[in-house]
Amino acid sequence: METTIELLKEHALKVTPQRLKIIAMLNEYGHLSIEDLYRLMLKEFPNVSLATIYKNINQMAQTRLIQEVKIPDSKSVYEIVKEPHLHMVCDRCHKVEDIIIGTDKIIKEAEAVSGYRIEESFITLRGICPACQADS
Amino acid sequence: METTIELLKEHALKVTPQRLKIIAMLNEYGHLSIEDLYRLMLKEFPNVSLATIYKNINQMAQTRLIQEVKIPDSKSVYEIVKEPHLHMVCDRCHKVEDIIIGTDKIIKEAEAVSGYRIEESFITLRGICPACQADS
DNA sequence: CTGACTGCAAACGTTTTGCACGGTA
DNA sequence: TACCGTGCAAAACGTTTGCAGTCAG
Repeated sequence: METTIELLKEHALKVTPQRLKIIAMLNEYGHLSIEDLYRLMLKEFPNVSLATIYKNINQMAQTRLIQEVKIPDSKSVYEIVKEPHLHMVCDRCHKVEDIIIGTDKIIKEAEAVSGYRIEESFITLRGICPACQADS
Repeated sequence: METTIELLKEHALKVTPQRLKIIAMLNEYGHLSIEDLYRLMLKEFPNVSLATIYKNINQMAQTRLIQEVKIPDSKSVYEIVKEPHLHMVCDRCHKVEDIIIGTDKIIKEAEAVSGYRIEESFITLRGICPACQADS
């Protein structure tokens, strides 16, 4: 289990309170938009600038500490880079969740059909989450 | 085989030269960004407005004649709506291709693991296309 | 003939940039 | 101390809107 400070250092980024907070928020919530990050950050750092959020997100994305997740018909969210996974998006409550499922079969099939050498897959599934199914 | 005119009428959109051209371009190239559409359109309609592109793309997307495809680390492209498929993006030449592969297995597994009722899947695979593999 | 579509210009929201100051290593 | 990061303000960028004139149905 690695500390947030180590995580920043490994990615050649200086340790600042704002960066620690961004990572802490992503660890807590999983997926957050720029606006989410800014609003939450304001509670603890009332003078934080939106430019700081953008600069940090861009740098962390460049060093692959975090990554952008593009959601159909919605704003992008960001997450800490970890093991490969799929994204589930609920149509009702709009939450984004990770699930871990083997993708080897579909990738092998895609390589066979297309002739591509595949490096990475981005899979997002849209539907209704268990909680929202129960509510209806 | 349906005509472009019929396609527009089915989606309750008036038939204009600009719309016919947009659809013709998407049929020819498969996937185009807003900027691509504008640049290509200018050759035939030197006075076309970017606002016209946006208005038409938004309307065609609302009526589900076309759909946006969000590409990781790149601009969105648009395509005519047809049967469900995956997208392949080449890291070298940046082309976007469709491939058709069954996704039932992975969707069933995702539903089992997550409890979601899945409505739609968005799958994009990044790698090197056969032509670029040959070039290296 | 009526409503929808187009082109233009202005407005808008989001993201980026430049700079002076302050903090990290 | 040297450089990087921050906050602020301005600029740049992509997209949307309002309007007057035109065109499709």
